[in-house]
Amino acid sequence: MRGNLFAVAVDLVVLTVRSGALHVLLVRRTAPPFAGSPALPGGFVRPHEDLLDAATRELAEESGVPVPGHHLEQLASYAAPGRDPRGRVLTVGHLALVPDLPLPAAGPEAGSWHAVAGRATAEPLAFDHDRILADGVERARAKLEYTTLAASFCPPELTVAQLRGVYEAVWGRPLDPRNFQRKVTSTDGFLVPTGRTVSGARGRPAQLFRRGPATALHPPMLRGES
Amino acid sequence: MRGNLFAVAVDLVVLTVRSGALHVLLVRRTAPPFAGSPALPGGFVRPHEDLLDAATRELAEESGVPVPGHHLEQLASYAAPGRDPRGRVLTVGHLALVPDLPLPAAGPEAGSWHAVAGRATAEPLAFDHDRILADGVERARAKLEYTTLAASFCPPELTVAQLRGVYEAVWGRPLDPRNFQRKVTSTDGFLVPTGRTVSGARGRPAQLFRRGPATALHPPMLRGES
DNA sequence: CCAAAAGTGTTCAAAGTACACCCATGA
DNA sequence: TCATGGGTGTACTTTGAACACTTTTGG
Repeated sequence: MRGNLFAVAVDLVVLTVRSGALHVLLVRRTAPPFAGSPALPGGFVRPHEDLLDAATRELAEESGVPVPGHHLEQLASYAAPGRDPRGRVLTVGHLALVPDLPLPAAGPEAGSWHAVAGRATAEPLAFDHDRILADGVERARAKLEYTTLAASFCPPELTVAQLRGVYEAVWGRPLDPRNFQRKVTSTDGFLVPTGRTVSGARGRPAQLFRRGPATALHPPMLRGES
Repeated sequence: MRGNLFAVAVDLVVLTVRSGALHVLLVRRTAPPFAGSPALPGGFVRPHEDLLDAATRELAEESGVPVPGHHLEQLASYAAPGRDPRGRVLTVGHLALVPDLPLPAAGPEAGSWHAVAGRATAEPLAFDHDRILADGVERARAKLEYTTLAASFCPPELTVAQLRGVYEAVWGRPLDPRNFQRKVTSTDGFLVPTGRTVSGARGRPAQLFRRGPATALHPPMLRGES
């Protein structure tokens, strides 16, 4: 073995869609370094813990998100020398996609939702978290194309319009409601009808669906040029 | 900071195409643990080194691959408790795609090429390297679809047939030579003609191309059902 | 009745598939 | 000249894009 050891942390890019826009869960740091700065939620990996377990634990602690209905995957690792002034710290970024749930107790260390769109002009995040956030958003955008993960942003029962809202928020571009409807309802195993409908503010009531067993999208959902 | 520290390594999934089949570079371990087992090349990250720098260094040491003409990217991190009997070791898997170069000096620690196809029935790799290899191969297969990375498996000057051989080897499926030709030559920036031709064993001489500046493939190369 | 959202049908263009066919070389 | 692989042309099919149109609600 060698003497050059690292502390290992997990950081979370927790994304949701609320009010038609993509939001990320941020906490405010209370201790140095970067005290007072916004940051991605995260923490150190415990002695006998695997990476995904650590990320799951942090997700539950920070956002109150229990197990079902969310998606969590590893993103990438970041270990540039000097990224943490305390010493050599490697962090494994993770990406979580969750429905727009109310956050738990708004204590001083609680997280809150921030629109992703205006991040460029907002207060920079601690460490290299801006980079991790950018990678997470990019990954989410790409995965909507060829997976059914968009449904992870929605509650267990959802309408086609809600799902379309997710795509439009994440991609920042309007989609044709007619073609979108046909696409998702004709993709086998994406949405399964419940038989019930729900009345929105105005207009014809929409069918309620549950998420189907499909995870991949063949053919993919397209977002035009990019 | 915390007391639970990790050793951090990089491991390399170095892939090439030779004799029409996908091959991976493996070394044989000489020291415990897993002495005598085949393993992915890799090593510990040095005190002031970033992850990609460590992977680049290991790639140069193990395969003699100098800088240009290869592709190297981070794959994922693996840190399951107990994956290394010596203690807590996190490894960051990397994926390298290289042309079929002759390997350097075949010393006792030198690497050698092994066909990926028969790995399931072959001697298992050390640690969790079978899993890392599987992830690397899967990533390579996926990336050929929507990037121009297949050219990374070829020498700087290449023919359309060579490039097609890469796709067929990685995907394990024949492609129509006529449609493939049209697809790659009509994708802007994928291949740029040199004007020269090369005479193969038999048949009409093929045009020589160089890699173009394009990195993405719109629309993607399709591999049918999967 | 009217506005608005859900959902269907139809037309057109772009891209993949299949394959007939010609070209240029070595044996 | 023939076999072989390189390269082009073309018909057919599938899929996405655009949009007219019908359905069903609330005001």
